[in-house]
Amino acid sequence: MLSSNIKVRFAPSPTGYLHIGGARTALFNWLFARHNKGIFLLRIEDTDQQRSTEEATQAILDSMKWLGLDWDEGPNFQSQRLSIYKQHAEKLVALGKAFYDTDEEGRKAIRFKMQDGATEINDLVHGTITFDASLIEDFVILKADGFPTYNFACVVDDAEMEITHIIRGDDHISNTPKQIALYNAFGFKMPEFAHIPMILGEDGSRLSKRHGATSVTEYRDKGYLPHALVNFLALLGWSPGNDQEIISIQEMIEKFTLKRVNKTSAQFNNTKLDWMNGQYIKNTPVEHLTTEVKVFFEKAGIDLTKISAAWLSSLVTLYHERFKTFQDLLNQTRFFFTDTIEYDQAAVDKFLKKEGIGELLKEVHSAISLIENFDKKHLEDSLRALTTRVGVGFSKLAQPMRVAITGKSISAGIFETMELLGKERTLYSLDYSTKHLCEKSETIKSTAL
RNA sequence: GCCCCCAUCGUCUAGUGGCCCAGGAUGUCAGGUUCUCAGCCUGAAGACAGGGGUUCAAAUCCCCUUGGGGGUACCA
Repeated sequence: MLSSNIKVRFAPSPTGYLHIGGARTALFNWLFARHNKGIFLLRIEDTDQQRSTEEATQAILDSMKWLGLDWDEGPNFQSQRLSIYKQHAEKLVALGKAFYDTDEEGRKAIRFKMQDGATEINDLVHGTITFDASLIEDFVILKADGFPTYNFACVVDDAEMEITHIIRGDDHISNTPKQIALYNAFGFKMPEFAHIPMILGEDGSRLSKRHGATSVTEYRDKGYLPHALVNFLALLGWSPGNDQEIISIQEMIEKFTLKRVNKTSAQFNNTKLDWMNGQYIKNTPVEHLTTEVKVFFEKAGIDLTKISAAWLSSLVTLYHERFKTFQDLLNQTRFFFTDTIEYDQAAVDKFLKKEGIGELLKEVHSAISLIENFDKKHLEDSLRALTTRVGVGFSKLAQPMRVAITGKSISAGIFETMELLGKERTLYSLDYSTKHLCEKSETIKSTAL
């Protein structure tokens, strides 16, 4: 399978969940590896003893798996390679390229001696970037606790693990001259660098918790499809070169090149993600969706023990083009699963508290209680006939019925909804509404009498 | 402060000197379909940050300004 010697890595630090910026970096590395039939390595950079946690590591692995970003090597943990870094740091000291340094607090660390001069980065997406090395201070490579610093561990590992292309966020551009200096000090083979643009929050500032959902797991829990998220993320900073928006993973792999990665940071846009997720849902077969819905609903506490697979499948079919996420579907269909309907007050006021509505709903009740086969067709025949008989437009009947039965003024087709709800529940809701919600008409009627 | 990166519709982007009085998507608005909403279909509005150059010709090249982002840690 491996026909190239290309090797890349994704190296997150386990100080929090995998956020979408990190996921996008992982994705580009993965895509690059798959496109070139190279190796994708996962390395956990847990050198910050204070902030690294095992839960974070697990969350990162789970997120990667969920997204389908499988790795060929690793995960490697830097915390398990301490002696390697120590050896390398001491080697640099022996070479006179690093030195022991004690700060005011008495902590003894090893610092790297920066050489003056110009450092050039030949970046695959930015082109040549030049730094003045004299502006960079001698930096710590081995901390007093024996742990390496990021810039040092990164270089030692990338060299030892034979990483050929370093694809990472462009917030690392300013680290690169330090790392290049380290590569040169060791005489390591220089890898290629590709700094990809960052993903910003919807207000254009750096992504943080105040932007709402920023972690991959949150999107999973809100009922997004992993492929939709991947597709959306891929288009943030990369494009296939044509007008295509919906791209399969296979096609992404075929078309992915660093050449088509742009330099400008991108603002995350939930609205477009929602649209894209909706597209993926529409393109996913009902059977598959039903399986996912079942899992999602159960996790959300919906009791499906008395619900048949066929019924759930019908529900998904009815809502197939109407929901954007599983959470969205749950919000829209909750009334199917509860004994007491939550009535939207505005909808009740607008459609039920009007003169004659109570009477009308009673007519509906008696008309459909006669129906033997309680399905869409019979319901429609019966109710269309009713409106003709009473002499009102169908929409004048549909809205009050909708509110009475679903609690809201918005729903899927009313006949299909009634059919799925079943005769008993439909009649009950109608009855309940006429008795408790259509007060105004009742009041008017009683005063008239 | 200093260093570095970036700059096309609100947002994601196409565009690598003439094919662009700038194309697509999303969102918005209008119309159509319709039992509501969504969906779908049709249409509209909407951008080359500003200023200088270079060139017969610039969104595309150069410079300056402005704006945004990143770095400047014994965080990664």
